[in-house]
Amino acid sequence: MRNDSRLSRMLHVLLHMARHDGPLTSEAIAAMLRTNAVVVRRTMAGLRDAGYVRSEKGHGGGWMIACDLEQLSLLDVHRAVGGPRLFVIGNEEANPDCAVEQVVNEAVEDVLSEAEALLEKRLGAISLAELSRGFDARCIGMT
Amino acid sequence: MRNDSRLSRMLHVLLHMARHDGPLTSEAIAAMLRTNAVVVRRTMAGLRDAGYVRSEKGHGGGWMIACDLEQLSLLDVHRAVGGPRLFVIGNEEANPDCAVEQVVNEAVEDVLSEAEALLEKRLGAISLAELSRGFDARCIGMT
DNA sequence: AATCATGTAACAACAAAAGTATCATGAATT
DNA sequence: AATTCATGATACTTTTGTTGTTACATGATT
Repeated sequence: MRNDSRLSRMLHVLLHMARHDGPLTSEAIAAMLRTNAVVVRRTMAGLRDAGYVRSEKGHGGGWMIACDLEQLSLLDVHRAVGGPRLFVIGNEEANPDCAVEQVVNEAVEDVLSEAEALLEKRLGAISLAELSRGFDARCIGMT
Repeated sequence: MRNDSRLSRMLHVLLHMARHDGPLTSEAIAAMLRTNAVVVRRTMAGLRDAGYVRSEKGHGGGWMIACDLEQLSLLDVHRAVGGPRLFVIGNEEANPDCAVEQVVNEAVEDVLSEAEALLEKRLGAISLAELSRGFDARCIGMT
């Protein structure tokens, strides 16, 4: 499988939306992401259901931010796009009979759990607003 | 894709081999893992190339441990089976033109890198011998 | 009424591990 | 020497989930 880039893509879109006045259409967003408008709608649907963005049909419609970006973390976005799976590696069987396999599974799970906890902690500590400020800082540095 | 269970499976096999006198055939190992002998040979090939196990053809042949399990870490096994990919999530494009995307990618990569470092540190700190002792301890606890 | 935009459904493309069948190669037994 | 057992290697198919694509329905604006 390819990388699950939904988190990355949605962060990209949200930052663009934050700097854009008025709604953005799925087509416009698709162009930014170099993909298809249906992929955009499918992925953004999670953000909409979570209340982070709003969508409007018809003329002048499109996608708008519907929350405070100071309060929206990368973890929120990750969860909203339905990406609970983080690791490629894992155990073959969840509840093995073999005692050796049980010991192995526990060891692997312990390590993965710790890494997952760190990942969620870090993703939860960064807000979209901070990312946006990071962009500003970079732009100033480039002048 | 399903979980990459090569690390988990190889740990399982190595612990069994450590408690078994003489070589184990691919068929016997496949039975343990509830899979196919070809899958076993394919996966164990990495361990063989790294020098962690040895294989012999013909009558009385099979797989044997060829290293000190005190010196063999879970990270060594992970690398030997060719499992460098850890995370499902990631960025869509490695070197984007868009400055917004660059900021997003850096943020996501930072978090993933940190989690990866932790994971490798933890996997590197556990030896197969320790796992084996963990199994012993569990068995004693069950009597 | 026409147009624009989202919403939804259905299916193909793609990637990577896992499963399977087949045959070659080499070692031990007879 | 022939047979048997075991690995080595190759070439598929299957599976699982994201992504890409087409098609059509729904609703809002002009």
